Amino acid sequence: MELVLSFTEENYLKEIYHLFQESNTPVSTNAIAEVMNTKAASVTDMIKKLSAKGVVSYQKYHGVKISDKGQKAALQVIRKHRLWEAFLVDKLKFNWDEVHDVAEQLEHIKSPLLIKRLDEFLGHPKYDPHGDPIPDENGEFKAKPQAPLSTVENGAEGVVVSVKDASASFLQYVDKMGIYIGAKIRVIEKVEFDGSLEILIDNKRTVFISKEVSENIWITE
Amino acid sequence: MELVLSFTEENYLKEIYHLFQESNTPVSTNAIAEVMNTKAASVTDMIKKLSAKGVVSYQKYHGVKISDKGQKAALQVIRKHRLWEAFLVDKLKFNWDEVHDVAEQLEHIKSPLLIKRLDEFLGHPKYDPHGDPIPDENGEFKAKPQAPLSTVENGAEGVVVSVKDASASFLQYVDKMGIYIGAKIRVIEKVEFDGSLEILIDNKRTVFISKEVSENIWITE
DNA sequence: TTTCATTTTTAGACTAATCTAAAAATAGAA
DNA sequence: TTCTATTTTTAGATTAGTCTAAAAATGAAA
Repeated sequence: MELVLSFTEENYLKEIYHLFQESNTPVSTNAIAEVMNTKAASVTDMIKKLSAKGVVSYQKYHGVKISDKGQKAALQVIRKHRLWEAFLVDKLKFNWDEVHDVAEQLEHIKSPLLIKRLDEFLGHPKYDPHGDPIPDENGEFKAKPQAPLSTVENGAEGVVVSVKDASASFLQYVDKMGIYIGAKIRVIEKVEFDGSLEILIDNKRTVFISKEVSENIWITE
Repeated sequence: MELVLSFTEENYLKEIYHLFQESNTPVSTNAIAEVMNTKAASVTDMIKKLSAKGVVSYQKYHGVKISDKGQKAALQVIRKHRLWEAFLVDKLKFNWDEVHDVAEQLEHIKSPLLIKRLDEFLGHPKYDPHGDPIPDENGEFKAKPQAPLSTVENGAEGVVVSVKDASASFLQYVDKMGIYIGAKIRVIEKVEFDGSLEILIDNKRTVFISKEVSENIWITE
């Protein structure tokens, strides 16, 4: 019996995977509802379907855990998403703030040959345009050791490795500040009161960023 | 009010466009049901929806005609389908018999920027791998003057311009015969009884093909 | 350990796309 | 012009995914 997931099921599974990665504890119905932009009642229904397909395990009232089978499936969707993002930026000259919505559609195209050839065509890229690792055909990947700017100490220095918010508004703001994957950053001052930061970019420009922004920019440790 | 079509509506509209092109008379419910691999009752329901959106005009019991608005929409779907086919063959090294099913999925991706950039990336191709013309952003295209092998006369000669069946089994057979877009063909003999043909390919090889095959191979006039 | 705000699930309904079976309309033959 | 085979439409169900409102379970505070 081969696993076949609908477009919608794939989207749920992908988000459950991400949420489970973050906490490593069962994911709550409400948490899923929020990221999926839907209602808790809808999530409960979908969880039952995913559970029946064996991609998550589910205890009523106690949240869901993703199964090994589910992880494998989720990682293949994530692989496709990130490969398409790489294609859009490297080959079609998209800006990194333009790729997410299109990749959300492209990731559901079903064709193993397509993904194999796309990967070859791109030269087996290891990271997507936001710095996130691209899982291989077996779901394996390695992320660069990294930490959010919000957690590093005064005077700390590093290179931007990835950005964790894929929204156009965030990425355009990041662009305007002169921040990009590979930029060198030094934390000049961390304001205790609100967690905002003063940072030096590429030894050239000093800017202030909010705590929220600093949580979404990750640098080498 | 902007026209938004579902995945399914786009597929119906595309097929109605093709059927209407062939005959230039109203398209019957059964004809649509056959190409869509569905039942007449389902077609009736869908026709009502398409009619409400103004992409077809519909007279109960007398078939549908596609409207100007519908033609434009259908041609954009066809443009996307053929651009993706060109991409798969030219860039990802697909064989021409491997592209159809994948292009059927890719043609529904919604992103004007993606299609613009893909077109540029491919160098604004005018024809897809099967020899069919690719409509431009305004839906305009020009097919090469052509006729099916089944209608040309004994002794006639021409170059293969397009093939009209996109199935893998047909295209693999065509490959094996040594026929391809651009091949030079001379009709040696046409059998009156069953319409089968003896043809000479590239002045090298003589083969026999059935009437059905000859209807799907089109050459210059 | 009882209470109660919060979370989760259930129940019932809606839309899109599909189906089967039955009814209605059409068109061609007698 | 009437009959009848064929086509088309309608009626009523089904499935996937969603919703609202109400019921049930949880767990933290008193």
